[in-house]
Amino acid sequence: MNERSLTTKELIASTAMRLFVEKGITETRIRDIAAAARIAEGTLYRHYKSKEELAWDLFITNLRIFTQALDEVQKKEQTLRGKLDAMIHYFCRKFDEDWVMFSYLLLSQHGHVKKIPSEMRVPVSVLREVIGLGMEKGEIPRKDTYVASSMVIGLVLQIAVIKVYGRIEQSLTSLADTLSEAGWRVLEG
Amino acid sequence: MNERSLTTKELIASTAMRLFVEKGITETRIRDIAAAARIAEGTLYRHYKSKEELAWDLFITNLRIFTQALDEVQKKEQTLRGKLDAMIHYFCRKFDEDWVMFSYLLLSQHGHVKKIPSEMRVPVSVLREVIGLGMEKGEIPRKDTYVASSMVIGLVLQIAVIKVYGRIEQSLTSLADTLSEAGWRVLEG
Amino acid sequence: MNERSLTTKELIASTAMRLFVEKGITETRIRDIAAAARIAEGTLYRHYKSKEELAWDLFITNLRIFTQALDEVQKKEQTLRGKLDAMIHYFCRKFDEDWVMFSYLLLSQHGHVKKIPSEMRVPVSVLREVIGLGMEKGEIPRKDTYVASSMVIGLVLQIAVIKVYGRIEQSLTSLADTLSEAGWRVLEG
Amino acid sequence: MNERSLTTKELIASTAMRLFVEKGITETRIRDIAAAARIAEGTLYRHYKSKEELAWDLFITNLRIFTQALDEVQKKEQTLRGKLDAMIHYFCRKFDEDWVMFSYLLLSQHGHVKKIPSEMRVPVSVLREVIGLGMEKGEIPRKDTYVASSMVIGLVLQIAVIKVYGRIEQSLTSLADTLSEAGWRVLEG
DNA sequence: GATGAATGAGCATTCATTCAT
DNA sequence: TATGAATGAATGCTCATTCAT
Repeated sequence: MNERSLTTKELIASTAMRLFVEKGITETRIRDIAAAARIAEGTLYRHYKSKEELAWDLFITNLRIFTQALDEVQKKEQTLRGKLDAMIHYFCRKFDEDWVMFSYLLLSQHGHVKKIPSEMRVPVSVLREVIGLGMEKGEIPRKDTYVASSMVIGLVLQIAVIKVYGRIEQSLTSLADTLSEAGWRVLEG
Repeated sequence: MNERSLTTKELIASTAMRLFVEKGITETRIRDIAAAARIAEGTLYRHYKSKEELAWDLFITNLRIFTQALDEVQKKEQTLRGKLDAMIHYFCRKFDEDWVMFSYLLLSQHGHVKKIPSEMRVPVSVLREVIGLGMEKGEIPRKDTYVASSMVIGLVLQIAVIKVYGRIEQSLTSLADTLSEAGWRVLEG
Repeated sequence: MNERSLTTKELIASTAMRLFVEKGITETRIRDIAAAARIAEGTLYRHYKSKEELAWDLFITNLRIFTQALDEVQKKEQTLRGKLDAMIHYFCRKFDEDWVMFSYLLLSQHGHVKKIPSEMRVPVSVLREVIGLGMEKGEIPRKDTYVASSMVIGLVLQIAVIKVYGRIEQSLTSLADTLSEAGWRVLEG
Repeated sequence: MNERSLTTKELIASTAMRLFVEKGITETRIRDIAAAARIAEGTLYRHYKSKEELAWDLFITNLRIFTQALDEVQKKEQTLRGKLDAMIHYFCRKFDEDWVMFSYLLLSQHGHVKKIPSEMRVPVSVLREVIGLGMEKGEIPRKDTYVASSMVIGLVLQIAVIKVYGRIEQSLTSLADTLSEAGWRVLEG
């Protein structure tokens, strides 16, 4: 029973996320999701209170999971360079596995950021801490950590964006070294 | 009469753009725009065929203007380093003057990119060409120009994004040197 | 099993009636009834064909029982005055015992009256007959029995209504003599 | 413009009231009202915020007007008997002119009474005051004014109810003397 | 050109009812 | 019998667009 319910909820989640990425949240109809998931419209409301809650849940849950994973990946390394490299490789690998999810986080952030609890850790938080630590240890020169981490993140995300838009053929994984190297050069400067 | 009409159209354009950025295109009502611009709802349709056309026109016109300006800025410089620096400074200055417009280009791109004529020059095109030229001249090592230009663009845009979200206090202009330096280091690597 | 079933059906009946009175029939959800009765939604359909049938059954059953009781009470008295007094006292005592049920009859009548079989005896019928008999016997002057019985009924019911709305503190029983006296004066005139 | 708008709003009001009485508020669809009034569904929302607000506005506005009228009618008479008689005759005449409106007040009261501001004057208030004054002047014996006024009101309303249900042929006006006489006998007792 | 009331297709959501377990 | 997840028709409401003034 629990398993069946879980499956239905997961089916709704993955179907909705795909459509949200394809057409945008507002442009995706509940009817579309139900039809694509082959469930009745009412069934969706047994698992999510509203379309808005569905979109938010999809956003915040995946953001939380990714943040947590990134943090664990980072902890296994000792140096800033190692941590940066591990995080970028992790992101690239995960992105190649499920770019729909990352696209969703990217495209829906504008509508959701204001609702993120200010105390919640997000990927930027992790990178900022790591960079801050590296600066303290003298691994890289001191700078504004917010600016530095944003530049690195922008570097990586833009590649993800053009991948989503189908502008490049390569997998992100195959570009991970390039991205890591570029990120490092930005921080090193 | 022509002047008056032009003024009304511009009023609609700037009002709509502001609201589109604040609340998203789909979430902005014609009624909201009309109220904010202090015109009647029907008046909007004298100047734009539909809401969609308004959004598209706002996007493509500003994209074209910015691309053109960027190209002119770039042409005045001889070296890649000079061109890059000039373009980033130009972007930063313009962004500080009118971040609403750049925010609009950023947030609405997802819904518009597919409709951009493939032959149309966009900012990435300009940067790619410049980078490609620099590689030919041996100013920087050869790489995939798409990837290289995207990394530089991501670097800069992410800073613009966090500025829009109010996460940093500094003007982009005050960060232009930092961004230019970081961009150069990425290309140089 | 029969006993168990009966109990469940009664539980549904009393729970539904209470909610119908509190929120109105249309505004009461099957889910509300099921939750309040701590049964599953589907269980209700083992005992009642539909929500409409439930509401109707609650109405007609209680109306029948009350009519029957009223008739028996009336038969024990000889004079009109005695019959009137007995019926009003009986109503007041029963109302104080279970005002939810009488409220239900009152509030749901508008939606149900048209479906009452025309040959079915209802409280008005009983009172009309009694009054008609009294007129024949010369206990009161002759008048339109429908009008006369309605005035007496309105007199009593309106007090019940303000009691339900919490506008008076007294029990109906404590007002029974007043009501009976007033009713009699109306008929006598 | 104002006149036209007023007309449309009045059209909606009268159409909605008729349907609310015929089928009940919840059972009446916005679509039904729009079709019956020969307007578009959206037009209704230009004049009323929601179906609920429409139902409430219909209730409270008419209740206020009737209360006010009743009060003015009462003021023209000197004695309790005169006031009672004038109010009952006024009600009967108005009821015969527009029984739909009074039916609406009657049937929708259960859903609206809780929202009536406690300080607002309603018909009962007027009658209570009049009766209280009569008691002070010694025109009738002292009693609980709430109970007394409710009995008189019940007397009259129940006749209105059976008229609405089509159980009597006579106009209320033709019964006004009977009702007035009955009411007086109730108070006199 | 400008206005804003009217339009009605379209949408999110509800909820009585069903049915496999 | 009892359960409660699934169903999908039905409904209140929205909002881009039209058009008479």
